Amino acid sequence: MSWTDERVDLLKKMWSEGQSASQIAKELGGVTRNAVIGKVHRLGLSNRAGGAAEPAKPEAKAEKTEAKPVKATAESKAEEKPAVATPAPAAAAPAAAAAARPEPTAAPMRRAIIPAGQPLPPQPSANEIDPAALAKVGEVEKHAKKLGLMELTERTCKWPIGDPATEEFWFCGLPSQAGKPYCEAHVGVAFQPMSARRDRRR
DNA sequence: CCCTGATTCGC
DNA sequence: GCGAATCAGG
Repeated sequence: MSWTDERVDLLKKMWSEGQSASQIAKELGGVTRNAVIGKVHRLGLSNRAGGAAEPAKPEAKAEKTEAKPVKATAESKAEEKPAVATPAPAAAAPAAAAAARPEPTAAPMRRAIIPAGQPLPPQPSANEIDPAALAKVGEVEKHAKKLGLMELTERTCKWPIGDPATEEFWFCGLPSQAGKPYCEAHVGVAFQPMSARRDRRR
């Protein structure tokens, strides 16, 4: 694959939106995150300046790589051009409210998960799932990693917890394995075996 | 261990 | 210019 204008545009767009290099790489396809990062640097937009987030960051990094028992890299290389600038007033993405740390005081008691009109996520009615599984979820959610939307990956549980309309909203975030979208506990309530939902009298 | 971006350097 | 390998960190 080569860096066509379209691909570069998408790269720029996603990068400015705060997408990670790996996410961009997946989206583009045919390239690795390294390729993306490499390109990002060559384009001189390593600084995710979308508007004016980070004021100054003049690379105060000196060669920390010296006298290392590593290979034979540490070698002259002079400094690089501090010429970056002109990050264009690109879209200053609304940047989806990422992590909003709810105060630790939040509900001392285990609160049932009552979503407020969630379109996508599966939220089975509490009355038709295995009580044991529910209890397990309640337990697990106590130490949910409370990830923000941007922090979810293919290996994190994407079970939503709380009300999206408030600060008290996050995703479980515990490790999800085997390609499933949820952690073990949430898989338990998300996918019910037929036997469990059979014969539940109203 | 999972992930992140940063840098180097042979191609 | 490209990107794998590597580095450095969370």
